Amino acid sequence: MASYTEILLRAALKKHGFRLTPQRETILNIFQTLPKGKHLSAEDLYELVQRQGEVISLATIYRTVKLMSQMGILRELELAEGHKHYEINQLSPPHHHLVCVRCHQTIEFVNDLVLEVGQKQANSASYDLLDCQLTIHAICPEALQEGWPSSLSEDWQCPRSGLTGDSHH
Amino acid sequence: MASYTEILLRAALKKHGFRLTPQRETILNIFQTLPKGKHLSAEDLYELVQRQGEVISLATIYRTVKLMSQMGILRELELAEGHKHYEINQLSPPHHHLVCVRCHQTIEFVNDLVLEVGQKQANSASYDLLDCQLTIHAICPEALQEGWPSSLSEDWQCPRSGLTGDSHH
DNA sequence: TTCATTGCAAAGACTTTGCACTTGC
DNA sequence: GCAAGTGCAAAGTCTTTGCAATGAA
Repeated sequence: MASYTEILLRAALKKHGFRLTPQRETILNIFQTLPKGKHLSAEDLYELVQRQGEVISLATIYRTVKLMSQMGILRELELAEGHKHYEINQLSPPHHHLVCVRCHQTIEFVNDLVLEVGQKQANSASYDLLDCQLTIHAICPEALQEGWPSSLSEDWQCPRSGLTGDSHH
Repeated sequence: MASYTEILLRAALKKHGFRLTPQRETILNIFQTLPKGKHLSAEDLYELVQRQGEVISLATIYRTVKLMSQMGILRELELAEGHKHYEINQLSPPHHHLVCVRCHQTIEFVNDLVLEVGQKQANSASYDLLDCQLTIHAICPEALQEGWPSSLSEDWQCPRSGLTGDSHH
C-alpha cells in the first residue's frame, strides 16, 4: 500500500459504489503531502483546506475522514486530546504512540512485532485487518518530577511541549 | 498490583493529597467486582451505582474515572463506540482489543509481547508506564460477507452482536 | 477548621444529521 | 437522470466546569 493516486482512490471508492469528488481528492491529497508522522484533527484538516484556498464544510470533513477510515485509507487515532486524529494508513510500517497523560506530548515509534501480533490476531478470528495501533499511556519525566498528579492545575506547561508533533491547540 | 483494598486506595490517594470518599470507594468497588474483561462507560457506571441503591452524580463519575485513570488505577479504553470505557488496570497481564469497525463487536486477547514492547519503549524515553493498549481495527467476517462498507446502513445487525462483551446501548 | 470533593445545572467540545441543492457517472 | 455527495444549520452526545454546599482529615 504505497500512495493513493487519483486513479487508485477512484478505484477504491468505486469498488464500494462511492464517488470521486473534488472534496475527497483534496482531503486525500492533504494527508499524502503531510510530513511523516503528523496527524490531523477534523478541525486541523478544515483549516488546512482553507489555507490552500479551498473550502470544504466541516460536515463533509467529518463524513470523509470517517469513510476513509472505514475503508482503511486513513488511520483513526485516539490519543489523549479528547478528539480523534487522522493520518494516512501506511500499513508498512504503522507507527505507534507513547503519550504522556499529563502534557499530551506524543512520541512516535515503529515496532514490527506489533503489526505481527495484530495480523496474527485478526487472522485467527478471520477478521480483515484495517489498522493496528499500540498506544502507551505514561507520564513523562518532566511531569513526574513536577510531582504529578498531585498538582492537577491544567495550566502547567511541560517544558517538553513544542518539541514533538503535538498538533492540538 | 493485585486488588485495591480500601487501605490501598486510601494510601494511593493520600500519596497525592487526595481524599478517600464514599463515592470513590463505591466506584472502585464496582470495577473490582466486574467480570474479567468487562469495561464500563461513564453512563454504564452511573447506572450500575444506582442499581445497587446508591447515587453518584455523573459529574463525579467523570471526575473519578479520570482521576483514577491518571493515577494508573483504571485503564481508559478508546474503542470504537464514540466514548471512553474504563476497566481496572491489571498490569499483569493487560489485554487488548480487536474491534470490528462495522459492528463494534470486540474480541479481547492477551499477548505478553505487547506489554514488553510498551515497557521497553517507555523506559527508553524515561517515561513511567501507566498503561499499554493494542487496538486492532478490522472487519468481522459477517460484515465482510455483507459487502461492507458499500452498505452504510446503520441499522444492519451483525449476527455476531450479543456474543461478546460489548457494553454499549 | 480547612481545603478537597460533591451535586447541580449550565456550558462546552466535538460530531452527526435532516433537508434542499448540487453533481458524478 | 438519478442516486450519491455537499453545505448549512440545528440537534446530539459525551464531557467539563462554576459555584455553593458538604465533609474528610
